Amino acid sequence: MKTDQTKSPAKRDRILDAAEHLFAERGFEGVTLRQIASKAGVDVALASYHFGKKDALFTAVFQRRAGELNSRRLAALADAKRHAAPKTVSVEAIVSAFLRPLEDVQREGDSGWQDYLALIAYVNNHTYWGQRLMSSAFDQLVTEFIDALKTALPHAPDDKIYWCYHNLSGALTLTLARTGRIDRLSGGLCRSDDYKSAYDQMIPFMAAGFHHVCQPG
Amino acid sequence: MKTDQTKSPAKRDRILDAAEHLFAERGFEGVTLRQIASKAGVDVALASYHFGKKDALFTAVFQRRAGELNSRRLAALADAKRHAAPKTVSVEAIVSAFLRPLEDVQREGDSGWQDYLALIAYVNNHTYWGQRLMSSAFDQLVTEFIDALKTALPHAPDDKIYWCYHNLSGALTLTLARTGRIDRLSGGLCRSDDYKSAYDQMIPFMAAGFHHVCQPG
DNA sequence: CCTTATTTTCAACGCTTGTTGAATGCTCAT
DNA sequence: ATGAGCATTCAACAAGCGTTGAAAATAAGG
Repeated sequence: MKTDQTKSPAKRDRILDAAEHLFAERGFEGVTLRQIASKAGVDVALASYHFGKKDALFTAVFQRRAGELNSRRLAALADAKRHAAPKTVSVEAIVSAFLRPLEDVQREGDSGWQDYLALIAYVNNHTYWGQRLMSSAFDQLVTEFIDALKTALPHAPDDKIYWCYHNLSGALTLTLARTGRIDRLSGGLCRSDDYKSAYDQMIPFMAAGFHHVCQPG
Repeated sequence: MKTDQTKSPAKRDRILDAAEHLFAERGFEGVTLRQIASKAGVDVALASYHFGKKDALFTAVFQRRAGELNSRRLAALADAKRHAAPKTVSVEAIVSAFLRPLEDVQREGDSGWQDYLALIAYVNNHTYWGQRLMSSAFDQLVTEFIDALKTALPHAPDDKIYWCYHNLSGALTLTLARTGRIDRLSGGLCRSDDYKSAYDQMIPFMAAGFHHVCQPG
């Protein structure tokens, strides 16, 4: 039988979906293989058969959607550059290209994307093993965006660019985690799952921060 | 014997310290009571004797330093208000009062505070059970700061204030987590444990974001 | 010093965990 | 239709988990 994924009788994918949801909600050690198998409607041993150790299953979940996400964000950045040409692309357009593809995949309804983005938040907040995953999946993309930011802010020293990106990344991570905290603090006025509002204000907020911190003089 | 904490022969506190460090590094389910007891140089059963269930130990760790942290931040806010009087306190001063006490406790050298702040980051990124802890420990304080922000930005609608605070909270959370990601992305130019630099640029960055998003018209 | 109360250890429990090897079911080319 | 190869289940394992009750050590009070 062929080893490509078009054939696999969907159980393998159901395991990935179930793992994606549970890992995002409760973390790596907070979920058992039996819970994943149960949610997928599958025997426990099947997860080990397809993915080997538990770590490998987690890695497979994490990398499954990374490629498509990177493609979308790169395309958005390329669009922004083309649209701005021959002028250089603005900070706001770069930030928008970084964030809007996330909103897009969420709006497409597939709840797997919601889980996946929450999983990114989970991984990004972890020390070393989390950073290994983050780097392998996203460093190349992030470097491209940071290069674009350096071009858009030619007077800014590099360390300021990185710290500003750090702020952007942190705010985004908390958004992706959908913790419900803003719901409680605001008494229901704002909702964690209202992505549109989150990005609508995050983009100008971050652009203003970049400009203010990186302004010359 | 009295039940107040002045007496306890230090083993109870060593358990809290060890738990603080390990929970912050690996999360609730990522740590076993045996690892905590081993790090504290104590028998496993002692943790259960002092704190009951594992959840209760976690809660005890989380709430141990919350009071002092809140006091320091409230004092900083009161200082800022007094210093600005009779004018209203600026957004930048409010953000500074929110962040600088964190820098202070970290600089005092006690590595327990480093662990504790990383633990806050861990809890803040978790859904419901994490939010119950966050609310019980910090909602009152955060509400005070948000009220101050509303006063400083009288033209801003409340939802914009909350979303801006969400950005601030997210960036701060990633800073407290000290993931090492900015180190790698910047090739060592920026360091996760360089709190001073983090806050030095975060404060003006956030103030600019608040003003830009909340400006009238 | 004896008694009492608290702290700490010891030993063990019942249960769940990740993982594995053998057994069964299924698909499909020949 | 038969046999090979992959997918799936079954049953079980050794190890580690949180928790507990009873024993031992320590501290306090009279």
